[in-house]
Amino acid sequence: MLGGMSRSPAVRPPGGPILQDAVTDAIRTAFFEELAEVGYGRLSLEAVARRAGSGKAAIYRRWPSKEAMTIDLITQVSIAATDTPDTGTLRGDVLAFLTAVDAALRHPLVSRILPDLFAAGVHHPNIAASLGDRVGGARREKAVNVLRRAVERGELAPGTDFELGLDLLAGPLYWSTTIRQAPADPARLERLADKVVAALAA
Amino acid sequence: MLGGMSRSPAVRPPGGPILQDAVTDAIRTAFFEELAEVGYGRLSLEAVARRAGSGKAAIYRRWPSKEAMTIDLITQVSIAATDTPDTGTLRGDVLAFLTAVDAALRHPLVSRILPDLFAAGVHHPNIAASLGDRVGGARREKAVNVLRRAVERGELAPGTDFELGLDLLAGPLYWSTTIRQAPADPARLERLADKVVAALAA
DNA sequence: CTAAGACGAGACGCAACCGTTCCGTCTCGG
DNA sequence: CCGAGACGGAACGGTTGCGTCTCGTCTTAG
Repeated sequence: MLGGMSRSPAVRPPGGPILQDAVTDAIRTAFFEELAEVGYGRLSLEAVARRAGSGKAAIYRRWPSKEAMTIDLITQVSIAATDTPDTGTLRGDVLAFLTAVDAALRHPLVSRILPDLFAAGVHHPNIAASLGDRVGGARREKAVNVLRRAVERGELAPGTDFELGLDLLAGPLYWSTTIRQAPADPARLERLADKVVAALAA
Repeated sequence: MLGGMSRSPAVRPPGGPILQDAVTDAIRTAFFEELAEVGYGRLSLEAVARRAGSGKAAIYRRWPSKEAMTIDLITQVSIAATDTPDTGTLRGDVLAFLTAVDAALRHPLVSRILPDLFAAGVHHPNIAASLGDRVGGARREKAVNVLRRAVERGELAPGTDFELGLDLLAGPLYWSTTIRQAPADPARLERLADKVVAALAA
């Protein structure tokens, strides 16, 4: 009844990252669930431990602070990002990108957590940096590839402003889905793709 | 040294809204400054009172809870929203709208507070509703007018999807300014206006 | 002049959470 | 088989915020 189930005292390299471990998994899951429920500002490590069915010490043994824990965990999770394939046309690529982003934003935990992380970034520069590098960076690279391929195909002018293009790719969907809380159906994504392509070409 | 400076025991109609009052002003200012510093989740009425140089009772005499206070104050503030004039062309109207939104987002307090309020809306439906009705509603009406006028001029097709148009008007600028933390200069707003017009027309 | 009432200040008891430190249990590597 | 070490659980003292309440002060309406 007491004690854990799979304790491997030296599973991970000392000082190195924690990757696989039943306790760590439970803590990570509890962390994100708790984050979705109360937000970053009100997140307490006590509640995370309670939800994970662990002791607080198990958390402090892994991370020195709430902020470090947050940065580490969102980094781990956001590494997973599917690549957007080359569909042969700008519109196809745009639609694929929008569909992938939409799928990510549809995840109930993601849609609740993202606004909170952005807000936390305002008050905690390290979180903002981690979000920009890891989460944004991955998505950003896919989007840049979409634009770069279009330039190579001749669908976009060589001097195209990528930064502005990225805002047009990400902004409307994030706004409607997460801020306006209006999920986008496939038909809407199609129409949005049409309009984004027109904007990119302008 | 003790006591207040302008106490009007019955300045306001009993049970009615509080509008003008030196103490109320100080509390409101302190509330937004505190909100910008620590975010909604960590906002404490104790800190607000401290910053306002008032007692906690002065706050509780006005609002029953933190949430009610937040809703009341953001409603008051967001009522102020400049109208976007009819410039005669869709592009002119779009640019005027984007410029107005950009000016609002440039305000140091607004840019720090908005992400937090959106995040708070995830966990507090009443705040989300208030944000949607009051803040969004005002801006939204201006934007709808821009699109409506364009349809009347014949610049946009009669069946234009206003909802999608609003996402294109608001999304990219909010994304770049508030999430990406990249302020937009006038030239960028011009180019964004070109692209938004192209998207709307598509 | 007086009485009413809002004011700043701050103490109250209560609850939550912090980060640390024990405890006794359990599971491994050697 | 035994020692090292992670585990859940619980308690620690300290801090912070809650919402209420009571002071003595100051202003204003009547």
